[in-house]
Amino acid sequence: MPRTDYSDFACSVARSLEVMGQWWTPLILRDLYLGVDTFDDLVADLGISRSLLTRRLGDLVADGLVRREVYGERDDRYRYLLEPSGRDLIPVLAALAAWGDRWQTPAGGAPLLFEHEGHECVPTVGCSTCSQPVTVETLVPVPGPGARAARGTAVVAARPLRTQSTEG
Amino acid sequence: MPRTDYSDFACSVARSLEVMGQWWTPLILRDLYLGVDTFDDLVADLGISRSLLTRRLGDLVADGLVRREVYGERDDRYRYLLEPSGRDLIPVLAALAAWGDRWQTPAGGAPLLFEHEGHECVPTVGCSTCSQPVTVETLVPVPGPGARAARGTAVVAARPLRTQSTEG
DNA sequence: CGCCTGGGTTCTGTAACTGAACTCATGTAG
DNA sequence: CTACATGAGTTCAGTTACAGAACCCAGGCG
Repeated sequence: MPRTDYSDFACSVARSLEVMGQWWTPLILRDLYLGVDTFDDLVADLGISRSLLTRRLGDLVADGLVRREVYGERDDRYRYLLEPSGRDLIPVLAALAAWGDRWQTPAGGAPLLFEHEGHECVPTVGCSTCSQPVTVETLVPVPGPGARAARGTAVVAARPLRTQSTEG
Repeated sequence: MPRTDYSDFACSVARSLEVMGQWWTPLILRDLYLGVDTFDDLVADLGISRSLLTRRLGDLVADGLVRREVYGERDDRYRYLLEPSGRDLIPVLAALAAWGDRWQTPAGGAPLLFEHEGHECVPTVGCSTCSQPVTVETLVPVPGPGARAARGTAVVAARPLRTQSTEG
């Protein structure tokens, strides 16, 4: 049986993972952002197997996160570029990297840091309305227009929302 | 051969994925946050196989993102609770859900929305210093103290950082 | 001619995941 | 006192997904 398809889940995390949650995919997107954008450079940087990279890049192009473009004079040399949806995912990956730096700190410290308009920047998840950082304690989930009893909300739909921050 | 171990990568995204990037793991953390915290409830909500859930929960406990706690009167009924590192990951998953709502919009709209201190909230990645949202264009990667030529930075380490926003 | 580069495809194993059945202890309804 | 339900798993068979190496092809270079 194939790995479970997330696309019918009533959960946006699941549908995001369906297109970027495969093994290697976030690292490929990270490398494209950093300018490692040709097939052989990706193989060399990541150590991913060529067969798998072929499929991952094909899926990313099919899902619209990435496009393939000819470069140079020959018409069989390609570069992979982030499309708007792929570019919009980079800050989320940066926030994930910041989480890794906090909780899975490597020997020697963070391998990569960020700057934003000249100053130091730790990518932090905040609120679109008030710009303050959000935490588990201050983030309250509410059912949206697409809420339904489906995989990913089978149990949640059957009872009022109580998060681990608000319950006993 | 086992799936590639990310833990030696010189990349914080990779080390984050090593503990939360397995298939199902982010959805398990999401459910724990939403209060779906017992073994059978997780099986019912997600449809994950029981054998795999056993391993995933064990890994999460071993990695310190989750702890297992007895509840009720019997001593063989357990509830899984988020530890600080697990709780700190929830905003990142919320930002990922927001990305999914933007780019992989489901029929009927978002299944789950968020509020923050009484107002509507779209979890957005911002800068820790100036609180402004960060985008690919304004986010500049710089080598950190732990930068080295290793898997995940083999190609990057050999040349100056040029991102897809600044090149061509 | 032989080798290098870039971008793949093909092949062979092994590990990961699915799904169903089973265990075991306790509690409860008939 | 038998039957069934609940909670938390374990065991097992079957199918994918992934790793790693080898190979292919076109063009350029020495």
